[in-house]
Amino acid sequence: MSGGKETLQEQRRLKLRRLRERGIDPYPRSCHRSHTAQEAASLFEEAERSGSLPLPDVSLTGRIVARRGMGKLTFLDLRDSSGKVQLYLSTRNLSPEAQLLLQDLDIGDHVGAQGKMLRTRTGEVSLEAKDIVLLSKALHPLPEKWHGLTDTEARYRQRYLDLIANQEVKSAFQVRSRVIAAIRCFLDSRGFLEVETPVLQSKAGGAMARPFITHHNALDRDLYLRIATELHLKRLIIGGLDKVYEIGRIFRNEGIDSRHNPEFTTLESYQAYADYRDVMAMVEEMVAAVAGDVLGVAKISYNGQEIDLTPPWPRLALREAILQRTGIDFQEYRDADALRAKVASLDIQVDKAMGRGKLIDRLLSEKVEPNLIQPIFLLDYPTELSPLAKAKPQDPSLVERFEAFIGGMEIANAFTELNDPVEQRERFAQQARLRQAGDEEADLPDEDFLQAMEYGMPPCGGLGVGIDRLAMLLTDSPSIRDVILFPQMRD
RNA sequence: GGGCCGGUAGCUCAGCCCGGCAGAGCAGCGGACUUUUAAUCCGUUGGCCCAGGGUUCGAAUCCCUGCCGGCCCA
Repeated sequence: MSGGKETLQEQRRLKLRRLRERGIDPYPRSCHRSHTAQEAASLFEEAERSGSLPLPDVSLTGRIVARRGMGKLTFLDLRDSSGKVQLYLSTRNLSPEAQLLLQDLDIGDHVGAQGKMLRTRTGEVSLEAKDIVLLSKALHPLPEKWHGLTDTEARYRQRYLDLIANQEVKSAFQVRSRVIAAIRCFLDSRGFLEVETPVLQSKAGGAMARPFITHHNALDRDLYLRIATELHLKRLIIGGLDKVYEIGRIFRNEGIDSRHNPEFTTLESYQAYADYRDVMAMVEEMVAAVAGDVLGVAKISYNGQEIDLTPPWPRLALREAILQRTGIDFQEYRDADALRAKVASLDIQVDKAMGRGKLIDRLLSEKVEPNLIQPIFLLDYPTELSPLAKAKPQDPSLVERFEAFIGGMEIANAFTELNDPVEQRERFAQQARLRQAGDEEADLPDEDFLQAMEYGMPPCGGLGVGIDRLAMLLTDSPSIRDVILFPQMRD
């Protein structure tokens, strides 16, 4: 036996060698499983009720997560993706080879066991194993059984350990997966077509953000990772795909914090012959339907607050929302300088590169957004902030755009799409002027997209939804890292 | 970018204020135990105290710089 002076890893490598010397393959090619842990347990309980015991043998597989020795008995907790089942091993039932193997089994190893289900004296449904085989030897110990893995850095960098040690982590990612499935189901049932558009683009447009740059060797030119899917999806609307959507990763070259990861997932959808009011109705229905599908309820708890997602959600003009919270009516400040002074008087940091749109955006994100806990739509945004949205007929300084807020977060952004190619060209020119004035996030003109629009784009309602934030809401997660399996970390 | 907090055994954490042999629980190793389940009992191994510099007779502990992480602010 090993003397215990080696490191834990050395001890396990010694066991590995011993096993090999006895002709046991610690990583065998195949194994047999007849049931999951949960299936075996329910089968047994049903047979107990109906008096049809004993049942035939079952074969279970899983990872050893706990071990309790009791003289000639050994209890192992075996976990598979369905749950946990106890293995009851008695020297009485085991071959000498299996007894020898048992001595070299560690917490973390994968094993297969075969035998009859029974209930122990203390009432635990267990597998009384006649045979046990090693399926995979673990060379590192698992995190501690009681406290689990709490070190946040290790949890993100070694997510597999987080998933093994902290069972609730898995359920958050299951919710995330079901949220996406429920969105697909909702949109598919409404006749939307799911599509995929390029991630690598020669120009990163469609949003106000800085892109990542990469290089294509064969073409010898720089390419950009997309910052939005918008411009390609609208090309498809022009092409006659009347209802399209894409759920996909986008990339923005910005800071990392509890609400931002440089790569994240959005849903964008476009519907011909719809406007932003149609989209608004769809969003509230979709979010409520997704919550219903995934959680079974329309009322959720986020960050200690009860939130009711039941439609309809209130609609409030952005102008009114900002007026209520700050006393500033931005429509009374027609030039940026006057508004800048007013905004600065609220202890909000401003700089000279900020145009009127950016200043209004600051008011929104600083003073309004954090207070929007219950679902609400804010409507009618400054044109300057929305170069791809159609202007309001009565007031060209505003566009038909809304954002949906829940739990103090922006969840969705949508507008009646601008489909006038002449005006679109002018809007890009306006963005170029903002960029020249120092706004590095101003949208970039896209000549190819303009040409597409010149072929005639139908009236259209477009939508963007932050999937990660929706997942945060529905899992009551305070950080985006809790709903992204491998969040970006420094090297 | 700024402020605050953290980094000590495989894991969870003490020790740091007030400098003086590196600690506990779990895991591991050896032993006892034929129905345990955070099993129990006896014994026991295990450390780049994040890194580098400084102060000091002496630094995990005090000072400086850096790295990594978290929270808050911008």
